[in-house]
Amino acid sequence: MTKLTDVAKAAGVSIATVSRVLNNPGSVNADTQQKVQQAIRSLNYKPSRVAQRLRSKGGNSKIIGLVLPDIQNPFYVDVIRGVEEAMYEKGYAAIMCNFAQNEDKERLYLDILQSESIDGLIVAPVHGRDQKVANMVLSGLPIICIDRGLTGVEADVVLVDNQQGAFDAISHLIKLGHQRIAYISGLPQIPTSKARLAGYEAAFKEHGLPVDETLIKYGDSKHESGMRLTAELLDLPTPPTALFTGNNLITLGALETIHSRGVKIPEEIALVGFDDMYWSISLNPPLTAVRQPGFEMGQRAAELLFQRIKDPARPTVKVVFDATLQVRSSCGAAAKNS
Amino acid sequence: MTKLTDVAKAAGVSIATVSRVLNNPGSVNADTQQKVQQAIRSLNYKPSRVAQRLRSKGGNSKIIGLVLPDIQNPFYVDVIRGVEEAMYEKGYAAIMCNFAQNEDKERLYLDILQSESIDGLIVAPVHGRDQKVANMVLSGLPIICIDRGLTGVEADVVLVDNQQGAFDAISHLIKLGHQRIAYISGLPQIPTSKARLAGYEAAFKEHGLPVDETLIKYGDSKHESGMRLTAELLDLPTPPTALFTGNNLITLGALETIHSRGVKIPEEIALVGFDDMYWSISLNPPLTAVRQPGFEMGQRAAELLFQRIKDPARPTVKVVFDATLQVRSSCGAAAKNS
DNA sequence: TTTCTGCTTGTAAACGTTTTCATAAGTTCT
DNA sequence: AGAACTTATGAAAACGTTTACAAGCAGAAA
Repeated sequence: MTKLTDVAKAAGVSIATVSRVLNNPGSVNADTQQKVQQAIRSLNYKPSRVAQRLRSKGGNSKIIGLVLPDIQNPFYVDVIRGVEEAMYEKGYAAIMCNFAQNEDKERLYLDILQSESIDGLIVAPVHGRDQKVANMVLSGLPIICIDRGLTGVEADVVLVDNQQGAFDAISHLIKLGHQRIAYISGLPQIPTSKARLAGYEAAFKEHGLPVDETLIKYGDSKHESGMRLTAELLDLPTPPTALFTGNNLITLGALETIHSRGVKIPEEIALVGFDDMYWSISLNPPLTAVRQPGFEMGQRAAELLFQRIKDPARPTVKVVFDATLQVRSSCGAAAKNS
Repeated sequence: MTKLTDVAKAAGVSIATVSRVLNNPGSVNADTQQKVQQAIRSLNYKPSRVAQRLRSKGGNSKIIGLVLPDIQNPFYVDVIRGVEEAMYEKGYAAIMCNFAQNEDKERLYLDILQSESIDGLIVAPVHGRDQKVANMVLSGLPIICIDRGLTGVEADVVLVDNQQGAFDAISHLIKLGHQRIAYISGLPQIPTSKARLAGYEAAFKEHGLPVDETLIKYGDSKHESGMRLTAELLDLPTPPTALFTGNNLITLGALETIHSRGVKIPEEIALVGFDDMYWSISLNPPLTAVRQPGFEMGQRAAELLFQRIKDPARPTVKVVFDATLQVRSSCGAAAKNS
């Protein structure tokens, strides 16, 4: 790798001058600048980000961390794409860490990121009282929480109105005449799970209906638990007439179990999922789902992070996107839009 | 951040000794070691990976690059998970770069990775003659190609027998009586697209049937092109009776177009896709697809990379996984397995 | 006692940058 | 012509590690 001294030698100047041409071009004579630029080009010099990062702590090493719970969940893939697009435009790189809903793994990755001296972090904390993340916020590292907030510490956060999304979904089912509506939750300690449960309960209350606790199941936010818990629900003496699934992967697991038993959707059981996917329409049947704008959320998180890196003192903000119900045929009310 | 000097001061030794405790514990006296370990723990010292990387070039900075064409494609998500699991076990971190089939973006990311002094790289090159990647291989950086090989340069590669997979898929359709079988290819310059086309043609040849060029369409490996090209095929005076889609996203696009026109699968058109997804069974109808073991491929690539980092002189290997046809009902021969 | 050997430990250089400080060479002003 | 600025550049320190080398000190061999 060519380095600063090589360029300096080729241009007949000192390394300080070369560095200045790179970082503060105004401060160097036009002729010298020419020579240096020339040398840089002809040697194809690229500064070492590692050395840059070691030397100048804070905010200009152009690398950030992105720590997410489950890369297999298409929602987070959208988030990644959103973040990544914004990063790319600014020449930033992201160290991507998928902690698979595992707190130990999250901690390890956060340690690594810290010791990589990242400029900032976008993270969906493993749960609301994530001490490690809270400490990092307190230590002054620019951090944006996405999808899940943090209790007890001031931090920027980008999320969706989960309660309202669930409320809309359940209300829709109730209006279609359903009363026995089951809910398969993701990991109960995750803030989104709680908010969605709250929306579920609020919808029942709003319509003067009682909540049947036996119809609420708690899983681990993954495909397998969707399969297993759906089976448990179908095995009840009086199975539910409708099912609300707490995320993407649970929905797909539920579909698999329902199909394997030959149960008809929506005739025998209606289905509404949290998290829409661009191919939800190609499922059997086309899935009614609550849509979170993952891509936009990712972009927004990245922008907020850039802001905070530039101005660490800016007051924290909370960006709440709407969750919108996409009605398709899996809950009976076939609609013709996508 | 606490640093080596802090620990050294606390333990009453020099920084060199602390460093030795960390990297070469055998070489230091047991008592001293105790003291140092103690100090490290009580100060919660974590070495700066940046400084480590700057100082000791090559092979022990525990960070690698992972450069993939399209994170929206679930196959690559499986690859990521496989790589990531293997990395995690060894305390490595990965800088994830999604170049979205865009050569400029790939180049930018490769530049960044180089200037981050990564230990190694796992990459699915944008095409077979990717000069940038080839140069990096030549420069001695440990590199494993995944999913796509590199022509003209010796490099480790992990992929699937794409030709055989396509051959099996088409043979299956031919045996079911289809003759007008369309193929929607991904980007034609990608090696996998070529291999799959070769398998398609080989199957026709094997069965003594002619290839109808008008039934072969080339897209960009994304959802939208699947939609558009399927529409073109359905608009033909004599539409195909079967469709073979060149990847995941094309398949989903094809499904969307087919459903939007109310065309029946498999009665009016049979469908076989390249790339299986764990939720293929929940599609409408359950999708017959060629399965690539993405997770295993990712794991294997990571292992090969570790090997190469340890022993840069090891001869290059080519690992070829089987592509297996998962028969479900989208091509007519309903089968009861998953 | 002297010399040698082996074991521990410390000193200092190096990795490739950025940045402070000093300096040299012009300018401008009196 | 000398003082006071301004502008352009270089020398050197610093970032936090690893590691080559030197050195101290014990015990063993002579």
